Amino acid sequence: MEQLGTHRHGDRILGGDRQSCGECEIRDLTFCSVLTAEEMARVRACRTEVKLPAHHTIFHEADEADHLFNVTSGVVKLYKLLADGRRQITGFLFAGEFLGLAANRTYAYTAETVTEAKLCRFSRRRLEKLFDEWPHLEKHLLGIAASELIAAQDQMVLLGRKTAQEKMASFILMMSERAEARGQDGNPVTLPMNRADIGDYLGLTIETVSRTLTQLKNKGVISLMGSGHILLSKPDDLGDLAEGF
Amino acid sequence: MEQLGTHRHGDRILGGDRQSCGECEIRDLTFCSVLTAEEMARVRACRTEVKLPAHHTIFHEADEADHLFNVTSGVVKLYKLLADGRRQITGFLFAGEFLGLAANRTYAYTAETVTEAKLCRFSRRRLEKLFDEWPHLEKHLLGIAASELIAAQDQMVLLGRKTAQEKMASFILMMSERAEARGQDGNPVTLPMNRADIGDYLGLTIETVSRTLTQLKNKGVISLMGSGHILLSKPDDLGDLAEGF
DNA sequence: CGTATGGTTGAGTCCGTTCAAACTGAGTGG
DNA sequence: CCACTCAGTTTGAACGGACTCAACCATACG
Repeated sequence: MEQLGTHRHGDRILGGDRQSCGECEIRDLTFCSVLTAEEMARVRACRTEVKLPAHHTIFHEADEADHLFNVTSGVVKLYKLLADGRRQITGFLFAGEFLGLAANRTYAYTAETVTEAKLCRFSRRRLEKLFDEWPHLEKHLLGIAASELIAAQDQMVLLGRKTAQEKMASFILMMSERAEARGQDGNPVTLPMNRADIGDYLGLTIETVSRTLTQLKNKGVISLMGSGHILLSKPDDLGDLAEGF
Repeated sequence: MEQLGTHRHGDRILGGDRQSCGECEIRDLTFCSVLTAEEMARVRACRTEVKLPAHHTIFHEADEADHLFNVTSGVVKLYKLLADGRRQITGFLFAGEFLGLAANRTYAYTAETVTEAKLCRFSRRRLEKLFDEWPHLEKHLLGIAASELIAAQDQMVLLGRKTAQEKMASFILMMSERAEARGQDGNPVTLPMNRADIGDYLGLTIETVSRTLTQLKNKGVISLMGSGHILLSKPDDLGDLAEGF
């Protein structure tokens, strides 16, 4: 299934290559799913595949927004910083997800790998030309942006109005649902990011994240299985906790 | 300037009419600004102008998303509720701004007027057909969505990582900047919403909003001028407070 | 084994909340 | 004109959930 006459795969750190796409296993998860074979060929021409180690910055806030990216494997986080170093993670991105949309010429946030990750990097200038030619692709992008806006509003509810326990329960459930949405196992769920990242995503400190997980464990709704794996023992109860019941 | 051979203007509460557009004073602020005269004519055909009193619900979360709207005057708020009534306002919309983008068939949030407001209501089905015909309009919409995403991320930073004072200072400055962006006076700034709305937007209680305003007043960076008018006595100091200096 | 890193647990503090009361101003009616 | 109401706002006092600071524990690694 993953072999199509070639066995090449980009393994160089920080290197780029032009192979694959035909053997892309997550094509259905990306905007490439709406492209025909001929369109794919032209998209591939403005594409470079990059492989990055964990905890590596992809771009910084205020950098020139020269590229757009698809995550093809691994996990990426987006964040903004305040002057004194306080950090808010605005999203985690998994295989198939898209990043780089910018309103101005510059990125509005920093993007950094959480795990080792592979990304398709596109020239923004060249890809935008293709958007102009293919309205169906732009329409698809608009759909993605609309979904992200809805998700952002949910996150505002979480940050502004939920308690630590509700935040944590919501987070675990969301990670579980997203894993299932991309065809992976949602229970037990894998949390590839560390406590600091979870805290900065939920508007909590490391200690509160840790304590809240212990509370949920003591309530019997989850089990901590080590190295970022969590078993949802009572998913329905976890859902109730997430919504404040 | 506002007269173009007709003196009609829709003043019926809850009523709709098909006039104007030609005399629309805020056309430059809306997506209509990218339309030609012929395109405008077709957009007008799927448009109804509605005038609503203050504190009137435009649509509810989970309603069928049959319409899209442009705010032509007044102020609108968007919010989501938790099961027990906790509320998070995700945005305030002013003249020229657009609402109704939905990922599914249903709205993801409730929209309600803050002040008396006029809106252009479009049939979603018919307007989306025009999107398909006019890629430049869809492109413009994508730009709007991208800007809103950036704004949503800023709001996440505010909700997750800022103190009450930083939240309040950021809010006043944002309201001031947005007033200027639509050609109104940014200082003194008008806050048409009440304390409860400000609190539910910033993730604070009414009391904290009130106390924080008093603190800012005592610091001498703002003056409360009554009925929602605030004078920014030291805008730069207010900016410093907003960013945590 | 020693060290480093990430995670957990504990004790005390503080910011924002909660609950309560007083104040303000606009509208209403005697 | 003033008394009254009522919603919105401000202020006060006490509380509490999450934070801060600190110590301890677990796992990985040289």
